[in-house]
Parts: sequence; C-alpha cells; structure tokens
Amino acid sequence: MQRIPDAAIRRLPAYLRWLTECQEERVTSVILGQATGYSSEQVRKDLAYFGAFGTRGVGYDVLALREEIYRILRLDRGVRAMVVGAGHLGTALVRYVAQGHQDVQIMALLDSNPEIIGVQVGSLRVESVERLEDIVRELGIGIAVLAVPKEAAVPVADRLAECGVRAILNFAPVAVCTRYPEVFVQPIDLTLELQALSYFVGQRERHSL
Amino acid sequence: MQRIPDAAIRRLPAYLRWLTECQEERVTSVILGQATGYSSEQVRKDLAYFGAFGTRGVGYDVLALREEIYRILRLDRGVRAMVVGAGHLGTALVRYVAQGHQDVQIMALLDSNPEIIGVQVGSLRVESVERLEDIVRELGIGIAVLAVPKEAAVPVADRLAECGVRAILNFAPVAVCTRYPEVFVQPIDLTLELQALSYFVGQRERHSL
DNA sequence: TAATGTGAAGTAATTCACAGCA
DNA sequence: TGCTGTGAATTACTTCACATTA
Repeated sequence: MQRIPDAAIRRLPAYLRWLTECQEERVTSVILGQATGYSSEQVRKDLAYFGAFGTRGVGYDVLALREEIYRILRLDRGVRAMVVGAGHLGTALVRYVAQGHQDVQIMALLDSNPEIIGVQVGSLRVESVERLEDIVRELGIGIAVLAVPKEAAVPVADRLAECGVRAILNFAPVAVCTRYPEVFVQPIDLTLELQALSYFVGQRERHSL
Repeated sequence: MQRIPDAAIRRLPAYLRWLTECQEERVTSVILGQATGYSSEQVRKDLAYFGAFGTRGVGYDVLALREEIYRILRLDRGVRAMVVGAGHLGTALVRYVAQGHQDVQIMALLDSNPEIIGVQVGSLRVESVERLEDIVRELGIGIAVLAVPKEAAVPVADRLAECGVRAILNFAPVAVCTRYPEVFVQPIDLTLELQALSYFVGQRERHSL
C-alpha cells in the first residue's frame, strides 16, 4: 500500500463539492475533471488511491462516490472546529462558514478581550480564551482556526496542541511551527499571498493554479 | 537559465517578513530556514535562482537581501489591489490588510448592494461594482481579491480579466478557471481547507506544512 | 465500446554532498 | 574554517498509455 500524496487529499473536497451540487446520476472522470479544473487521469488516480469506486465503460455513481469521499475525509464522523480570535477576521470566518450548512461545524468562538466576551456572533457567543482547554475537551474540538494577532498565535497554538487539537488553520501573520509533530498546521497568510501575487502580476502568460 | 518553481516564489515573502522583523545585520541560510520553517538548502536554492546574494563563509547581509527580495517580488513598484465584495469577509480583509502598513495597498472596495455603497470601511468608501472597469483603469489595479457570493464570482472574474487585472485572490467557494491564461488565479477556499483538515485530524504523526 | 484502474514514463521539487570562495 | 552556490541523487507528483472489464 503506497503513501497517498497530500496534493490528492487536497483535491478531494473539490470533487466532493461538485458531486454535492450536481444533479446527475453518473459522472465520468473527464466531466469531474473539467468541472474542478483537473485532468481526468488525475481524478481517476486520486480516487483509485482509496479503492475502485467506478464501473469500467460507465463511470462513477454520483451518490456512491459522494459517500465514499465523505467517508475518506472523515466528514461522516463530524469533526468539530473552533475559532480563536473574535476580531474582524474571526467573526467574518464564523459567519462565512455558518452561512453554508457545512459538514465541518464551528462550535465555539474565543477571544481574550473582556469587552467582546459574551457578544453574540451568529449562533455563537464569544467565550473567554482562558476556557480554551475546557472547551476543547468538552466539545471534542479537532480543528482550530487561529485568527489572533501575531503575538498571540504561537502561545495559543501551543496550548491548542497540548490539549489535543489535531489540526490548525492559521490566519495569523506568523509561522506557527509547533513542537508537536502530531498537529497539522495549515497556514493561510493573506499578506504573503498578496506579495507572491505581486510577482505573478509582473509575469507574462501565467495560467490558473 | 532555468524556470523558477512557483513554490520558491511563494516562500520568498516568508523570508522577506523575517528579514524585515529581525534586528540582525547578517543571517545564514540555517537561521533563516529555522525562522521560516524551511531547510537551509531550500533557502539557499530559492535565493540562488535569482543571483548570488550571499558571501561564502559568512552568510547574507540582511538589509541587502531584503532589498533584493523586495525587488524580485516587484514590491518596489507598489502593485495596487482592490477587494470586490464588501460583506463580512471583504470588509474584514480590508481592515486586516490595512492595519499592517503593507507594501501591497488596497485602493478600493466594491459591492453590488446599493445599501452598502458609500459606507466607510477603514479609509475606504464602498463603491459600486458597476464602476469596476473604471476603477481598475483609473487606479491601475493589478490584483483583485474576490470576496463575493459564489454566483457572482465567475462573471466578476471575467470582467476583471477583461479589463486588465493580472492576478486574482479568490475567496469565493467556486473554482474560477478564467479563459484568460495571462491572469493568475490563487484560490483560498475556507470550506475546502477545513474539509481537507478533517482528513488530517484522523491521521497520526503528521508534521506542519 | 467506453471509461476505469494502473504500471511505466516523464516532470517537478527537494535534499544531498561537496566544490569553491571569503 | 564556515557557509554559500550548485550539480547529482532522490523523492514526490503528474501524465501517458494501455490492459481490463462491465
């Protein structure tokens, strides 16, 4: 059994979205590829890492494939998430994820500022970051979204790792390389993205990613 | 002269940030690598794509290297950006980028909703998306940040591409594969990121990315 | 026959290992 | 001596090509 590339995992949610939105009963790797922007071979290989879900000569059953990807991504188990930092970005992220009825649910929103603790944001009430460990354990939080100022990011990430959070989506403008190898950190750094785009603005003939 | 990997470009802003924040006069690839979470070989190779900026046996001059990366990323020319969509996410992004005195400046914020056109967000006033083409030309916008609902994303992206925007940072939950190969599209899809993290939550022994 | 699943080939990116130079 | 710069080796990922099967 071979190792599955991270890149393949990262494409599965895109396939899943199309399968959820489409009205068809069957789909081929060519169609799914065109819809998501990948090659048909890529689609087939990604799916084949996890099993033979298709029918030769026919394609894939949309409903069945949707369920398979759902299971592969462990969305069937309903992983729970939490946002730390209820500033502009944190509250926007909560509202954004809440608006689409998501399978990854945001269960809590934390902040350190006493003035916003208790404030209602969507269906959530801002709680004190002091209760971080309690909340992670009580709600069984697996994923944390970091939307705190850069000074707070590393200490908060360490606390998250220590109390058993398994994955962190880090919006803070600082590298969070936790000492805990079992915690997966995915950085999303707006400033760095914009600066990289600045380079591509100056390039000719680029294609979408 | 070889092609420079996109991945290398995407690391340069991280190096730049550390060089800007650090107080040292010199730096080695080992130190810069540790600070940013990459290997020293990676740092050296990334920099060497663009020239020999270091001194053997010594390392790199922080100030000089900072200027070099600044120039490579074309931040010295001051590329201008614009946010389309003044909902929760769009306004949060504007405030977020504005708070750090950035080298990529956000010059305009657009929306289609008449009720929020004219509203002040930070130092910007929300303008009508009808004026998109005018604004891009008047202000010389090179980068657009898409924070619109998914229905609007593709048509807006097409308009952006058509009037000369060179790079799009797409937060809308839909694949924007523009027909214009000269436009670079970088998707940041929160839902897809969270779903991918759900997979990694179930994995043992992962390391940060 | 039409589309999957998969080894093999090819391409891209990273790491290694060390020559070269202050 | 210490650290850069870089070809070579390795690893990771993608595309090709086709045998396979409903």
